[in-house]
Amino acid sequence: MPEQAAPARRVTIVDVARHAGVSTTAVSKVLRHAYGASPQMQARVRAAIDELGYRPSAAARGMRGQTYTIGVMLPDIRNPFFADVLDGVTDQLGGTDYQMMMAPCCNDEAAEARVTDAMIDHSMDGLILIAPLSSRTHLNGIARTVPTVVIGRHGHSPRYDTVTDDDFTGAGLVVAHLAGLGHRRIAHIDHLETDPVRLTEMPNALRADGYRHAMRAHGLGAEIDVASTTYTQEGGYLGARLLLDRRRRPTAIFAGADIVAMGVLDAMTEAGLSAPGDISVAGYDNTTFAAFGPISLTTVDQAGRQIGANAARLLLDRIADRERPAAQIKLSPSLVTRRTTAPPAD
Amino acid sequence: MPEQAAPARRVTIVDVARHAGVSTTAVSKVLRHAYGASPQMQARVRAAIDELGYRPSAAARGMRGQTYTIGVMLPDIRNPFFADVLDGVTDQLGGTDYQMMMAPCCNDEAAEARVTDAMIDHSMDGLILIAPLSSRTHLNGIARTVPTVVIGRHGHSPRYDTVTDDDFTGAGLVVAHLAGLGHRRIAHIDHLETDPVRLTEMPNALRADGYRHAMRAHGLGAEIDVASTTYTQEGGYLGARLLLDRRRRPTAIFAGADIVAMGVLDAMTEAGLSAPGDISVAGYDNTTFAAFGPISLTTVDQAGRQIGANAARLLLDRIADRERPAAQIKLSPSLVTRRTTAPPAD
DNA sequence: ATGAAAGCGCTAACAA
DNA sequence: TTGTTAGCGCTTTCAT
Repeated sequence: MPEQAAPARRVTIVDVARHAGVSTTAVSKVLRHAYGASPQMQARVRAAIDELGYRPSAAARGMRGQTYTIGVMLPDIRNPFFADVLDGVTDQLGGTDYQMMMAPCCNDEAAEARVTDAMIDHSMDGLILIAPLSSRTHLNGIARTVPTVVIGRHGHSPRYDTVTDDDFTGAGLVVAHLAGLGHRRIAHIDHLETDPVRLTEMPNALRADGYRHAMRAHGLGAEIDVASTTYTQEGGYLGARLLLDRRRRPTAIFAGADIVAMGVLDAMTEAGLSAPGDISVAGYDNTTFAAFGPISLTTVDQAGRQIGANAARLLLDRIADRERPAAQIKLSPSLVTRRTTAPPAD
Repeated sequence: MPEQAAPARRVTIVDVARHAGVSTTAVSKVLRHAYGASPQMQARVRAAIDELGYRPSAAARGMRGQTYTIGVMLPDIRNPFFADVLDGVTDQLGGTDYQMMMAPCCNDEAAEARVTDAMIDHSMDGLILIAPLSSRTHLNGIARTVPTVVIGRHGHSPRYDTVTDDDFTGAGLVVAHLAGLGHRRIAHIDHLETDPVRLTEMPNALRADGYRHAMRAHGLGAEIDVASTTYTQEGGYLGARLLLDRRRRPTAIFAGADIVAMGVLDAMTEAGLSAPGDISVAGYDNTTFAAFGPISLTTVDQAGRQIGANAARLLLDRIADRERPAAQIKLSPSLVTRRTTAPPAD
């Protein structure tokens, strides 16, 4: 008797077929809920599957048909907003045969391509890409290969569906709120963007545009002040440092994302300042920590969970019908007023 | 001419072989860095691969050999500690041919099994499981099927490697710190655990044990007070509500995880209390937000990044040699003192 | 060092 | 409705 039991051979569709006394085709049909299996057949096959504890190999299925797996690419696992999106995807996938796999990413086109390539190489049935950086051409190439839904990126493509928040309007809500409180020197921290296409499509660019547009609309065009860093806590910290060093300090800072606002509050604490006493601070995303008592951040709710659920629904639709025309879903943001914003002191 | 270009057939190993004028076996050898390909052969094959833009299908590879993919199961994507662990895994995988895929999980054995099953079904080469709930038997079963490294779970198995933090000692550091400041009524919020095996293996249980042991060691056995909820922000909030309602309120609260401490601070803010003025608060994990200025949480650093890097290294070792004896790596935690702890007011 | 051929577990096309 | 058969794209013997 061997010291260590050999890793028992995996149960295959052949084992199930033999055990049930039917063909492998029959088993396959039952697995795929496909047409052409009588109720009796289905019952026998299901019984055999249960008795043997059979699970189909996704690798083998991927070579001919579907893997019943979708891939989700996240730009930054530290940004809690994406957890909300994932919850929405999970909700929508519940009750289907689909599994989800994720890969964290980067701020880098090459790394992004590595992630999407890996998902395609694994024969995933569909991809959800959250705020991808890649060129339109590259995204179209991905979408030609595999059903794809892009979250957060404006600009239509006939190849892939999109789900976005109306970032332009959302930024306007923040400016209107701050201007309404009496602020004039309202600064913005955004995620540095130079690519001309991304300047028209990425959420960060649209928020910055919305900020500028709203500032002008409120007669504050001369006060426009943008610090460009990144949508990370570190970026917020660095951006705030820049803004705090201005000869005329802003009285309010609109951070392009809640995680950025965290960095702003960090820098302010370090400088002995507080919000809203010294400077009002607003974020974007309404992540869980924005509601967190000691922070209580004014922010824009963009309903991450709904975004994720919509994306998953569109993806399943597209997997079912690849020729369906591309859809664009744009959700409306709303302002959530909390304790980090107040009228200016001076 | 077709309106919509057909999704171009994927380049296969046969195309590469034909283009290079060699056999598919030769191409396969080059792909796998296997023995038996002359330098000239390697050069020709690589050139063909580049010219054709070939990438092997992980699905097809999985049917015979390896997929060069490892799966990481996360218990909770909202807990930022796990981002540190993932960074460590990513570090270690850089420069290898291995890709990482993740799946978020749950607080539920059935869902956990679904995730590990999916990873096995995808023929992943190895699994990293972070603080899994499953029974020893089940974990051993997984490890018999695929190389596995378990993070955070104490208790040895001959089948899988483990990487843990010395949670028992870490909890003791917190109690010693608080007792040293003069606190006597030091309460703890833990993650409710009833399973007898998990009570000896899970990080949360060991932290609670370490807390109790240290309390007794400091002559505070009579003051032991544990609120059992979950390791989430919500759990911290609920736990704090329980503790704040005690007839004799604690003067210090040791939350079993930083994310729990967030909930505690939330509840305190709601009750008009602050830390450390009214109650001292400590966490565990030293996540990025613990260093965050407005919070500045005293906590225990368990070096998540190193945990992840060690786990990935052990996993690659085990993939290379499945018969190697199982290893256990235990890292030592250290206390990070910040502004949420101070001597008691009374 | 190189290549021919078998086969991994499934699904799809086809026949019965 | 059911079963037979031929691959999918790789890796792995096993010849040469």
